[in-house]
Amino acid sequence: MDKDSKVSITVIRRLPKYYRYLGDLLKKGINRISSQELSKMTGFTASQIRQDLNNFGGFGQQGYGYNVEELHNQLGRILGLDTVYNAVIAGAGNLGQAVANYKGFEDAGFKVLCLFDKNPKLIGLKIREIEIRDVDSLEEFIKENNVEIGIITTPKENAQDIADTYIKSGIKGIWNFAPADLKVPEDIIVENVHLNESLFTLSYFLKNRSDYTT
Amino acid sequence: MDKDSKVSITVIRRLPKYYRYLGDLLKKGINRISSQELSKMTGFTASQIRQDLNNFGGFGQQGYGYNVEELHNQLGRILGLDTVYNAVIAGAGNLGQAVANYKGFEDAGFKVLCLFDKNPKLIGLKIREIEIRDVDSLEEFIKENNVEIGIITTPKENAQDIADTYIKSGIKGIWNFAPADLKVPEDIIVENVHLNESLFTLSYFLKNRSDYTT
DNA sequence: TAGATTGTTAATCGATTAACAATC
DNA sequence: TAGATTGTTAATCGATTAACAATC
Repeated sequence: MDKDSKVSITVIRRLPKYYRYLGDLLKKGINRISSQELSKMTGFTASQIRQDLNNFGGFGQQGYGYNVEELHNQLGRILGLDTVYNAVIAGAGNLGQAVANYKGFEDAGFKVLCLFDKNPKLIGLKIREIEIRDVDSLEEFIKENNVEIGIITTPKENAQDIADTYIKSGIKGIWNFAPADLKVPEDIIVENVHLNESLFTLSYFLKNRSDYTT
Repeated sequence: MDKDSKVSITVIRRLPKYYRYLGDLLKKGINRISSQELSKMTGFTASQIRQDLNNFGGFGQQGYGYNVEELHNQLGRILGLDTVYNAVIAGAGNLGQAVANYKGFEDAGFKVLCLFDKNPKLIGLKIREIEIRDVDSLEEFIKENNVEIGIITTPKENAQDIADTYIKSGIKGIWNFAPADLKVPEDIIVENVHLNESLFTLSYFLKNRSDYTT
């Protein structure tokens, strides 16, 4: 395993892509793949793929390549997709509701137990099976239900407050959709989805398109 | 300007963060900032900030630092936030509706004209002011309304088809939320928001937390 | 065995950081 | 002028690519 090594974030962020392509191959019934073929599919070099995978162990076999199912399983294990965590969402507006409906949670082993909002019009409603409750009961709920993941889909202004409540309540990881940089203790994992930054990047390349295509 | 240079993607992706913090400073009425102060706010080193900015020109002044308003304006210009583009959204489900409601479009100079879906139950509805139409009319709409940005919030299975329609209709950039790697000609800009990859990364760090905190 | 492909070391490339002369 | 801070070059660090011996 990776007891001693600190694998770099750039490697980690490529793993989900490997995992996804291997899942596709698995569905197609293909049970063997070489780094060269994976290279064609993912756009990463074969050398990089072998380097990446060898951070976690030698999953391949010389002269053969990789067994698709085994590598898929190993990556799932490495990514922690086999571990189930309880999650809650703070902010039950459009984005919060969309996230609550997001099918991908199951694949990652996350279970959304409840949404929270301060808008009385929303409190009491259900998104699929998931209830929207008053944000005042957030802390209590987290403590009582063994919640380890907090999702933030509130406006920017409330994001840090919610994060503080999460941390105080014992949450371990935050999936943050608010366009803010949260201040958290260093043992708290924060993963940001900054839509504005993504959109601005798109805008940049549109404006400067000719610089790159000429 | 940056006529000759190809600024690296890692630099570009830091610009929105600078822009955001400068916007905050502007609101607070602060009109002068040094790279060292920006370093404290953003977490990037002062050296890196100066390097980044100097890819686009010398916006600072020795002994003084940077004028907040001017730098904010310059970054806005560099990011193309002053240019207005028309956009459409394909896929009017939860995510599509959330994206349609997303306030950040205005900041980036994007205007969402219409949503498209194939579900008859959705066609005809309005999200705020934005109508949902039949996806069959997508190509025609794009050509008639000078649409340059296509957003994809459909399921994975339909993403490539929509992308193909977009490209055929003359769209220049795609903001893709589907967990798929789109195949597009090289003059088309694609910016991905891969929620599954973000979630898997969060999962990884949760599982391997102790490796990093000890 | 011969061919294929990994795992891994070494070489290269690019990005970050350090340092400091230029200059406001 | 003296102090501050940039713009920019040089040094360092880390990530990617190339190469090839190991081995299935």
